[in-house]
Amino acid sequence: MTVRTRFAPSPTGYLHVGGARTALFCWLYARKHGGTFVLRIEDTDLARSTAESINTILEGMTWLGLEYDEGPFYQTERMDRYRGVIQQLLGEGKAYHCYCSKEELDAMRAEQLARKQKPRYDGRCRDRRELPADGREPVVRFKNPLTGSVIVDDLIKGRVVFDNAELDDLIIARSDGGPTYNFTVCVDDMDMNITHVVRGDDHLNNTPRQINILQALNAPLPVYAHVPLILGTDGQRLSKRHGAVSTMQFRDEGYLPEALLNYLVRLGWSHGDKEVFSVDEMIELFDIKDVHRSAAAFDPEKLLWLNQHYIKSSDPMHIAHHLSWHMGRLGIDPTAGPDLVEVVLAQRERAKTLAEMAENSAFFYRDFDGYDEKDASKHLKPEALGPLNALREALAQAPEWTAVAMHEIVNRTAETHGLKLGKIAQPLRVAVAGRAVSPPIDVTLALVGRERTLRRLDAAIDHIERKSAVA
RNA sequence: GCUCCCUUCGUCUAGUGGCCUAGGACGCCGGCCUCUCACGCCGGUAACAGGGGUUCGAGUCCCCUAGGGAGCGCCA
Repeated sequence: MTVRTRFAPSPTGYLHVGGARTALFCWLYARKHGGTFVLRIEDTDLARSTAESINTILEGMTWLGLEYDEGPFYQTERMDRYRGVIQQLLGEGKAYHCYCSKEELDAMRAEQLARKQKPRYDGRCRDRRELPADGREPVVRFKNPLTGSVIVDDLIKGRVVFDNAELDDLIIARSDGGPTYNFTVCVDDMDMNITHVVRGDDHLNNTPRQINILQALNAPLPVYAHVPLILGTDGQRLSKRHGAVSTMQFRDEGYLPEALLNYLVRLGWSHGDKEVFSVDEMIELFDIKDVHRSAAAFDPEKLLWLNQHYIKSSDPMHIAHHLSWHMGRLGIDPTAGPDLVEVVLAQRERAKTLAEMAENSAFFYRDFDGYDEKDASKHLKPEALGPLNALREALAQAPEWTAVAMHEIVNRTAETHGLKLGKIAQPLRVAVAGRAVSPPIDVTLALVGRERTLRRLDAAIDHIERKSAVA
C-alpha cells in the first residue's frame, strides 16, 4: 500500500509555526516512504475563509519547500459530493433529520451541565415521526453507535479507547445543507485514499467520531498520528497573541527556511543527540513513531542559534541570494557596491539573522545618516586627528585596494604613531562605518572601497575639527 | 463538570530495568583569544512533579495524587 498523507489547513489565517510543523511531519512521512503528499484546503466555513489566507498558506509552504504532490483540493468545490453522501447515509438509515431548535439545544446543554454531565445531544429526533408545523429546515445528524467502544491505535499516542456512550449524534449537515467539518474530513480522506492522518492532537477527541462515520461509509480506516501542539515561551498554547508565530514573519525577520525547518523538526522529535539536520537527513532519519507525546515550548533563542549556524556554514552564494532579498527590502541595490558574496563572508560570523546582516551591511552600499553618537564622542576626538590624517594620506596612495593592502597600511600607520592597533582602528572604523562595530578593519575598508573610504575620512576629519573649534 | 491526552535541567531533548553519582543542545555565568562586534575554544550552573507498589535493582513497569493541555458548536 502506498503511503498517502495530507495537510488540511483551514484558510482562516496565516500558516503558523504549529501548522508548519504538522505539514513538515506529514511531508517527511510521505517522502520517507516514497508516498504522496496531498494538500487540501478546508474552506467550508465560508464566513471565515479568505482567498488571502489561502495565498499566505501556499506562500508559506513554498518558502519552506514543502511541495505537495496533489492538490490543493478545495472543499468548497466538492459540495455536490458531500450532499450525495449525506443522502446516501439518510437513505441507509445511518443519519436522520433533527428539528431541534437552538433554544431547545441550549436548554439541554445547560441542564446537563447543571447535573455535572458532559453536554451532548440526547438523540430525541432519532425516531421523530411528525414534522414541526412551522416548516423549519432540519439539520442532519449522524447516528453514532450507542454502545461499544472505538479503539484508536495512534502512532504517537499509542492505544486510546473511547466509549461510544461518551459520544453523541453529531451534526453532519447544517440546516442550510452545508456539510460540517467532521463529516467532510471523512469523505475527503476516503475519496483521496489517505492512508495516514497526521494532525494536531487537538483532533484526537474527534477521531472516534470520524472512525464511526468512516465505518458507516464502509471506508478503510487510515492510521492516525496525533502530534502534540507547540507552546509559547510562557508554556501557554501558541497563539496569534504570542508574537512571531507566522511562518512568513520568520522570513521577513531574516530566518532561513532550512533553519526554521531544522528547528521545527527537533521540536518533539529527536535522533539521539543530533541537533543539525539537512532536509535529506530529516527524510532519511525521521520516523513518526519517534515523535514525543507531550507538547513542546517554542524557544526563539535556539531558533536564532540554528539560523546563525546555517548562515555561518552554508554556501556563501546561497546566503547571498537570500541576503539580496533583504537588501532590497532596505531599498538597497546590491549591485551598487561590493560583491554580496564577499559581504556574506565578512559578516556571517556576526549576524544571527539576514535582516540584521542587511542592516549592518548597508554602509557598504550607501552613506550612513550620521555617526553613532556615543561611538563618535568616544573615538572621533582631537587626538585621533594625527593618525587619521596620516591614514588618509597613506590610503590615498594605496597601490591596490585589497584587504591585504589595507592591513599593511593600517598596521604601519599605527606603528609610526606608536599606537596600539585599537587606538587607530576604532576611529577609522567609526569614520567609515559610522559606528564602532564592523568586520575586521582591513576587510571593512576593502569592502567600502577607495572612493567612499577617502570621502568618509575627509568627513570624519572635518567633523573632529569643527567640534574642537566650537570647544 | 465529564471524557481524552501529557509530566527528565529555564527551554528542546537522550534515556526502552543495572552502562545514570542522569548525557547532549540552546540560554545563562566565568575564562582564553582579540583592532570593535562577533566567531571559536575551555570550564561551570541546572532536571527524573509527589506518593505508594513490583523487583536483588526503577528516570525506565503498575497504581494513586497533583499540575498542565485538549475536546464536549448548525467552527475547523
